[in-house]
Amino acid sequence: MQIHISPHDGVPIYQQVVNQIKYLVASGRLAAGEELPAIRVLAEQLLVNPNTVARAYRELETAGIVEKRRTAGTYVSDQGSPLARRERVKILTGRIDALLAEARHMDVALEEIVKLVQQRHAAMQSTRNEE
Amino acid sequence: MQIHISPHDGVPIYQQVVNQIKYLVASGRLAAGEELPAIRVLAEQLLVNPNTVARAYRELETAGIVEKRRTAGTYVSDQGSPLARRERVKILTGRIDALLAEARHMDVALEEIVKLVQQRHAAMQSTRNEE
DNA sequence: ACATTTGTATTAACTCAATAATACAACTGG
DNA sequence: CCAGTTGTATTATTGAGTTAATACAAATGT
Repeated sequence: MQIHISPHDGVPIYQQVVNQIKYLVASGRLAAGEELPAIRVLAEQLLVNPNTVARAYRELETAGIVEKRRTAGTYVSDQGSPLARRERVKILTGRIDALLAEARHMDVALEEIVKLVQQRHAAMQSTRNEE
Repeated sequence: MQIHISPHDGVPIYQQVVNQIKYLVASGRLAAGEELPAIRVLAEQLLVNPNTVARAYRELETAGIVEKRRTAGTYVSDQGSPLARRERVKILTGRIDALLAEARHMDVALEEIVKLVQQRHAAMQSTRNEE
């Protein structure tokens, strides 16, 4: 599994792992039911402590992305499951709340936010370069 | 000026000050041109070190909310100015980009994001309790 | 003029999240 | 059955960010 980390990128290593695995799953490069590398294996590959990978896997499990089978390994869970989806929406809702609170502080109207969302989405569609 | 802080609320004191002053300005309770309390005065009122307030004021200046006149005090800047507004929109645009990137990772459609934004905004309108 | 008030700068202490070191517990599967 | 592999738990270290202590610089305004 191709995962690359930047140890001093400001964003925590465990978070980088979470993000990349989320992406691999969302893009279908990691299919439902597929087994992830063992914690120690990925830790050795990334040159980090197993605990760091363990934390990433724990968060992924909480988010409903993977399932851990105690001593049998970690597997990509069924993404279409309502639980997984509900969890995703919950996370996004939190982000949106923060965004709206900030917009209100800045005295920017809801309509404008909606407009910006659509505008930015369109921009991302065309320039498929950076992540 | 009514500012209240919760020293152990997780969110840094200087950030709390920034947020509250932003809110006071956005809501018009601090008018453009009005003078803010001197750094030391507010620091004493809040029982914190002057540096903490100084940092808050510095961030507010960077955000275009206030202007500092070296030895003459700190004043609310003209919020209606296109520059200040452009800056605000720029910040929000960054937030939105991050949100959309995350939504894409999570395989949640744009339409749903727009729906959530409106939904959450409505929710915030009704329950006027928490910030 | 110059005492006072303004914001600024530097350094140190503290706090907390992230990571590592190490040891543990439990199931698999030959 | 038991050696090897899985995830787990506990504690220590590190490092970045926040706050404080203290001293500085500059302009006001009477």
